[in-house]
Amino acid sequence: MIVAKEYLQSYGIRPSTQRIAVMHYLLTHRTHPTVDEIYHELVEEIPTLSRTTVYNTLHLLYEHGAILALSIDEANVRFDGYTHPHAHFLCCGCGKVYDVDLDDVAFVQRNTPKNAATITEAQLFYKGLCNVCSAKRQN
Amino acid sequence: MIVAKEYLQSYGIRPSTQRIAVMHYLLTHRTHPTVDEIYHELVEEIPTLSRTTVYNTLHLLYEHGAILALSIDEANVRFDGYTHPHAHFLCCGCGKVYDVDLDDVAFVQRNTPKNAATITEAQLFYKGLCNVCSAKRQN
DNA sequence: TGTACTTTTGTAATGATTTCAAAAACGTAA
DNA sequence: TTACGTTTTTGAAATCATTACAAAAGTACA
Repeated sequence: MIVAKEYLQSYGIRPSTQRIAVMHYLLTHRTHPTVDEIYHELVEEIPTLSRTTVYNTLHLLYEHGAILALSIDEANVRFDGYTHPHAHFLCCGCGKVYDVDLDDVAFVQRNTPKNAATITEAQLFYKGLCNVCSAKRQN
Repeated sequence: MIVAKEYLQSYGIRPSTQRIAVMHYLLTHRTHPTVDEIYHELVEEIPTLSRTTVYNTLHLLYEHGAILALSIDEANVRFDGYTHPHAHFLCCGCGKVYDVDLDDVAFVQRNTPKNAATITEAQLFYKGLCNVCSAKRQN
C-alpha cells in the first residue's frame, strides 16, 4: 500500500483510504478491470465502500493521468494502472483484455493528427479470438 | 443510392429501403455520426423510420464488415462508412471526430497480439483539442 | 473544540442500447 | 394474382452502466 500512497502523491492526489485501495488494486492487478470488478473486490476489505466512490476515484485518477481508461469494451469502461505506451487486445471469446507490446513506440506520436493543438491520450486496440478460445471452438 | 445498394449486395446484405438509406448516409457523410444523428436525418425522408431499425441496421452492417463502429466517444458509438485503415481524432472541445492518415499502414498489422488466433478489428484513436478550439480558448 | 473544507455515501435520475412480440413487407410457387 | 412462409420493421418496455445530487462523515488546522 505504501507504493500506491506515494504514487498518488506523485500525481498530486490526496491519498485517502479509498483512493489508496483503488490505486493499489490497479497497480497489483494487470487485468484491466471494470468498475464493478474493482468495487466487488474492494468492498471485501472496505465494507462501507460505495460504488459511487469507485466511480469518483477512477475519474479523478484518470483526470490526473495516473491511470488509463480503456474504451475497448463497449459494455464497460476498463482501467489500467500501467500507463506506459502499449496497446490492448480484447478476446471476444473469454472477454479478457491483454497487453500488447509495440515494436515502434514512436509510431503513435509520429502520426498525431495535423489539426490537433493538444493530444491528451491515444489508444490502440485489437479485437479478435485468443489462441485458447480459438482452440476450444474447434470442437 | 445506386452505389449504396450495390455496396450492400457486395457484402451479401439484402438491400431494403432502410438499409440503403443508412448505408447511403454513411457513404456520403464522413462525419462519424451517432445512431441518433443518423436517425434524425433519415426520419425526414422515411417518416415511419424507427430508431430500432437504425440500431438493427448498423449492427448488421458492422457484423458484415461494411462499416466501422468507433468506440472513441464514450457517450455514443459512432459509425464510419469508410473502411480503409485509418485512425481517428476526437476533439474534446467541439466533439467532432476527424480522420487521421497513417504514415505506415502496416504498423497495425505488424503489431498484432502474439496470443491472437484471429483479429476481427483494430482501432487507433487520439483525443485532444483541435487547432480551432484551442485558439478559441485563448480568450 | 470549533469551523471550513474535502471526501464518501446512497438514492434517484439519465440515457444509450437491447429485448421482444406484433405488424408490415417481401419472395415465390402454384 | 393469390396464398403462405420468411424476412424486416416498428414501437413500447426493460436493462443497465454511468451521473447527479445532497446529506453524512472525515480531515486539517487555528
